[in-house]
Amino acid sequence: MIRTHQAGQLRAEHAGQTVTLAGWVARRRDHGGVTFIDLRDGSGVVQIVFRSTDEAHALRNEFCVKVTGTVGKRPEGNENPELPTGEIEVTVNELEVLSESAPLPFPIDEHVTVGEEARLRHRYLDLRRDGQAKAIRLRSRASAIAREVLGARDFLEIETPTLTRSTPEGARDFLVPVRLQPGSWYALPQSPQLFKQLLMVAGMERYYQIARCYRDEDFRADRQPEFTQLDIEMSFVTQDDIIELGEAIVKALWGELASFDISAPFPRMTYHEAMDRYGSDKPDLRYDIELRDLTSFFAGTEFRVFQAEYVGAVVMQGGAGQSRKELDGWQDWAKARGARGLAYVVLDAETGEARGPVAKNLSEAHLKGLADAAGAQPGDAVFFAAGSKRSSQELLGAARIEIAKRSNLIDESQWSFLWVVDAPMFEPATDDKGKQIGWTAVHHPFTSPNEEWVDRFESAPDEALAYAYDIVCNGNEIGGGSIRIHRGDVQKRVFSLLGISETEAKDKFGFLLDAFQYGPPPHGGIAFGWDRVCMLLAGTDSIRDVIAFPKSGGGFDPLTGAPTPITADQRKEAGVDARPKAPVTSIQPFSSPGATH
RNA sequence: GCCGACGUAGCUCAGUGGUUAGAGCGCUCGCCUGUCGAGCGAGAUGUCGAGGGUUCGAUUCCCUUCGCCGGCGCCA
Repeated sequence: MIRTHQAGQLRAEHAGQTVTLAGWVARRRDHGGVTFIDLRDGSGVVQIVFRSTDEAHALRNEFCVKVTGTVGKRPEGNENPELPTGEIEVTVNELEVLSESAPLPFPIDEHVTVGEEARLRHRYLDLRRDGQAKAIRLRSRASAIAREVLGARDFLEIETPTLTRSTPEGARDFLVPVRLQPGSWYALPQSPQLFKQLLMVAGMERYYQIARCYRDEDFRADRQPEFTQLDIEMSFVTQDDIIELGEAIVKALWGELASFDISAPFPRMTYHEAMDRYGSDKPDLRYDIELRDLTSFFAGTEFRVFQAEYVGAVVMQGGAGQSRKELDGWQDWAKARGARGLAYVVLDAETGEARGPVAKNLSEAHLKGLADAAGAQPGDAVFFAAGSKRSSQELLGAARIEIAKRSNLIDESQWSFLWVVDAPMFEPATDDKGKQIGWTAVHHPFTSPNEEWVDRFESAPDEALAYAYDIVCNGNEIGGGSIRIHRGDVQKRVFSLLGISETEAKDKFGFLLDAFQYGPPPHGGIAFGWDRVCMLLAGTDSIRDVIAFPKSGGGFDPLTGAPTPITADQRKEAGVDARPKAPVTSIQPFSSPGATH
C-alpha cells in the first residue's frame, strides 16, 4: 500500500506518529501562512496542515494526493467535535500530487442539493459524496448479512442463466438476438423462478441467489428495468418455515443496519382483512386509520351513488377544518387516480352537523347515524367511495395514505412489519370492455392452493386462497413468495382453470413440467426486492440511491449514454432482421424427447 | 399511452413583453498564520432546452417538440 493509515481512523492515540495518507482534497482553507485541507479517503476525513504555503496553494478540490506528515493533537480550542478525527491533525512534510482534478461539474458537498441528472452523469463523483457512498456501502453489508444468515442455515448460493427463454411472469421481456441462430432470441429473466424450482427437483434443497432480474416496463421511483432480488427456495417446507426464515433475515438486517430490534414473529393478516381494513394488500401500520364498510348502513338509500355493491368510508381527523380549496383538491387527487371523484361529508366541529355536497342527498336517519357508523367525531371529514368492492377499497386505501401524509400522521422513526397471507389464487381476466373472459393467476400459475382449497378451487375461483405471502414494511412490499404446486394433477387443474391448454403449457414451460415428472419435492420460497430493502434501510426515497449506476427514465443511462443505435454491420451479424421461415404467432414449442405431460 | 410539474451561468435557483438577464455557491487571480460550509477584495462565465407563431420587439404570451421528475395505466 502506498499509505500507512486511513485518514478517517486517526485518533489522539496516533499523536506523534509519522503517517502517510492518500486521498482526495475535500476542502481547502488557505490562510496564506497556514493552509488547512480536509483529506478524504474511503474511511473518512482528517485535517492536514501545511506550513509551507506554496505547494498547498496549488492544490484544488478533488486533487488526488499522497502526504507524509506527523499526527499531532490540535492546539487547545481548535478541536472539531463534529469529526471523529477532530482531536488531531496531520502536519505535512511531504506532498505528492497523484493526479489533478478538473473543475467539478457540481460540488462534492453534502450541503448542496444537486439535480439527479447531473449526479448520474458523473455518478463516480456523486459517489464520493458521503451520503451516497454510505448507501452503497450499506447495500454491500446488507448482502453480506443475508449471506451470513443463509450460509449458517446451509443454503447454497447458485447462479442461474441470464440468457434464457421467457418465464411466465406478466411483464414484457428484454430480448437478445442470437447470432448463431438468426431469428431466434433469448429473453433476459424476469426472475429466476423456474430455475429455482428446477434446482429443487435437482435435490439442492436450499437455494439462494442475489439475482439480477429484468422487466421491460415503465419506471417509478422504486422501479428500474434491471433490479435485484434476494431469491430463495427450499424443499420440504411449509409456509411457516419460509415465514420464519424471512423473519430471521429481516431481523438480522434491521438489527444491524437500522439498529432496530424487531420482535418476531411478525403480525400476520390475511389479504382480505388487509383490503377490508386498509384498502391495500400492503398496508402501512404506522398510523391507525381504518376503512369502514358502510354498505349495509346505506342499504336502501335514495342516493344513487351509494346504491352500489360496496360503500366504504375513511375518516380524516380534523378534516372539517379544510378550506373549500383543499376539499376541492381531494377531487382532483381522486380524478388523477382515475376515480370519478371522492364524495365527502364534513362534520361541524361545534354541532357535529353533517355538511357538504353529499349530505343533501342523504336521509335524516343516515345523517344522524353517519358519525357513529364511520367512526367520526365532530370536526372530522368523512370520505366515501362506492362501486365495486375492490376499486372502492383501493381508492379509500390510497386516500388513507394521503390523509396520513397531509395530516403528518406518519412516524418516520417507526418500522412496521407484517405478513399478508392467504392471498387469492385467481382474479377475473377481463377484455378491453371489462367483461370477464376467464381467470388469471394472481401470483403465478405454480402457486399452490392452500389445504382448504386444493381439492375444490374450481368451485369458487374468486374465493380460492393460495399459500402465498407478502412481507410488508411501512407500506412497501419488500418480499413475497409462495408454496409451489408439486403435484401433477393439481397443476393440470390450475392450468385448466386458467384456460391454458396442455399444448400451450408445454410450449411455455414444458421443461418444468418435464422435470416435475421425476419426483419433485414439495417446495416453496420467497424473493425479496433487494433494491427496495436497501432503500428502506438507507432511509432514502428512491432505489436509485442504492444502485451504483442506475438508469434514468426511459431506460437511459446518463453516464454511458446507453442504449445506443447499432451499426449496419452489428445488425447484420446479430441477426436482428432475420425473417422467420413461418410467421410466429405464439411462443415456439419447447421440444423435448419424452415430454409426455 | 395518459395526467401534472420542471427546463435560465459549472451547481442550486430568482426574474422580466422593452436599455447590457441576476443572486448564492463553485471557478480564476490577489490578500490573509488556526480554519473547519474559513474570511476579505477583484474577475470570468449564458443557444434563458429546441423549432415555429403572435408582436415594432419574445427568455417572458401561444403552439409543437425534446429532455427530466412524480403519479396513473402497466409491472404476478
